[in-house]
Amino acid sequence: MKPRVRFAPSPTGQLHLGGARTALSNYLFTKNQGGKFLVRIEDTDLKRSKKEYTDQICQSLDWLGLKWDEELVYQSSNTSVYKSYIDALLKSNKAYMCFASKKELDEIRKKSNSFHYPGIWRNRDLGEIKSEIKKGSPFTVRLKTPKNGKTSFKDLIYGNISVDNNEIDDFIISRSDGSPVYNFTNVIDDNSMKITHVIRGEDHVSNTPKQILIYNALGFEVPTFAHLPMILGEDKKRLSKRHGAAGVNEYESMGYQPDALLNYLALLGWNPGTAEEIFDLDSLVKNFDISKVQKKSATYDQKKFNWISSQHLMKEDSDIVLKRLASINPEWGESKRQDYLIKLIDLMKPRSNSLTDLIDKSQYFFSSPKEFDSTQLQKIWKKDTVEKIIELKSVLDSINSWVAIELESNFKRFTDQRGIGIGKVMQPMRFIICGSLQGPSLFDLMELIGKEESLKRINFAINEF
RNA sequence: GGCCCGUUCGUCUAGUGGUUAGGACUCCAGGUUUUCAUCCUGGCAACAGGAGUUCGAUUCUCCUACGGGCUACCA
Repeated sequence: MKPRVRFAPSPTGQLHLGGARTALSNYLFTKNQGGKFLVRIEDTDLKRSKKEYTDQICQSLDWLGLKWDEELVYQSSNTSVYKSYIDALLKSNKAYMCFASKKELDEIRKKSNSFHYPGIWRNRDLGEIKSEIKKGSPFTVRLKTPKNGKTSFKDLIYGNISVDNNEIDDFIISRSDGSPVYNFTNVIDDNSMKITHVIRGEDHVSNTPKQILIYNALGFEVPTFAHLPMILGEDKKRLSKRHGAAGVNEYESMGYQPDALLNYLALLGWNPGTAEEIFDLDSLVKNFDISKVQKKSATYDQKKFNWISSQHLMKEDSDIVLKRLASINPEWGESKRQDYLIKLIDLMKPRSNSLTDLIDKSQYFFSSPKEFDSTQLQKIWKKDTVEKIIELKSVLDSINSWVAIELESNFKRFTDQRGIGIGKVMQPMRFIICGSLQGPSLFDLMELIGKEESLKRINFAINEF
């Protein structure tokens, strides 16, 4: 049977790295076997859930290229379904009403020094319950959990996990306002969506036995579980907003490409068993094996991610890079023609680790350098530099075919004739053109910006330096 | 407090009852390049600790420490 999996975010914030990794793992697992990937919005917490977050999460999934196969499921539109299952459980005596107030329970907890619900309404007689109902007292619904035995499951990543049933108290499945809780809605929806594999974060391991008890009470078939280790920030704490850019949309605006993020996320806690490290989404799908996922949590490392990102950028077609640049910064490159921009990208993409990095490093393709570092200038601008540059300028002036090879041969001839090292003029010339001492081949650069602009910058330098 | 889970270079990881414990990123040193980046070569750097099993444990078992998760009328 082909798997059906779901990613089930709660719309209480933007899609963050941990969520993206969970979504990705689900996607890879199911697509590797030709299965379906679904998305369910867990918006039962009415106070914290926001439509804008739902939109943002979907937008981020879309950007990442993780397409879901069926319509979005909203838990908020299933309330009557949940209610009917609660009623059924009540009727079959597998759950019961609890009229204890929160305050009352807190006091008991304090006294008994136990965190477990003491079961005070588990076996009340019918009359007592009826009279509370008549009074209209608020109540919660609790699952009548077994007192003996163990609840076990085989996790695809963690292996066998087993908990004594007496560790699980009669937990609430429906609040006093009638709304069902997460553990309950999760089970109902996973069942009705015919989910075969529940793949989620490790923080849900302890919820799983409780959910299995619900599956059992309802007579549902229990799916297979897989729990992914957590992603930690560089301070070893669970990744969160405090760690800077935790939101996927922020990675987008920082100029990272979706495949790069996906690639890095996949490698956090997983490896294909080979030395290969650079993958696009398709090759991740082909290679993914959930049994190779690590049990321990992994720490996010910006440097490694930058490396992955630069590898992707280097390999990416320049016209795709151009499209991405336009999407994060529509004004960029407006003054130039497309073929100019493509050549610029050809030159700069191997030297950048993100799109914004590329933008930042490419100022001098559009306008003369505005600032010249004076210490660098001193280093390369010697007393006799000006006259050399003036001479060279006249050589360049006479070039008709302004292409890199021509420029190079003219430079060479010039320095050979004068018996000087080529660096003597290359360095100052680069500085004149770029305002810095690093960058792509000077000849390519000069070819691209053109004769007129090159000479303009040279003239400026002759007068100013 | 209780329960569950985890622990190999700084980070991501490979690995096996006997290995010089391998790779990648970072960092450092060379080489290539007019410069930068790329690329190439080399280097630094790890089996949490303690018992036990064994001829031999990083690998198996137990304990301790440390880290994480859950223990909500959050998800």
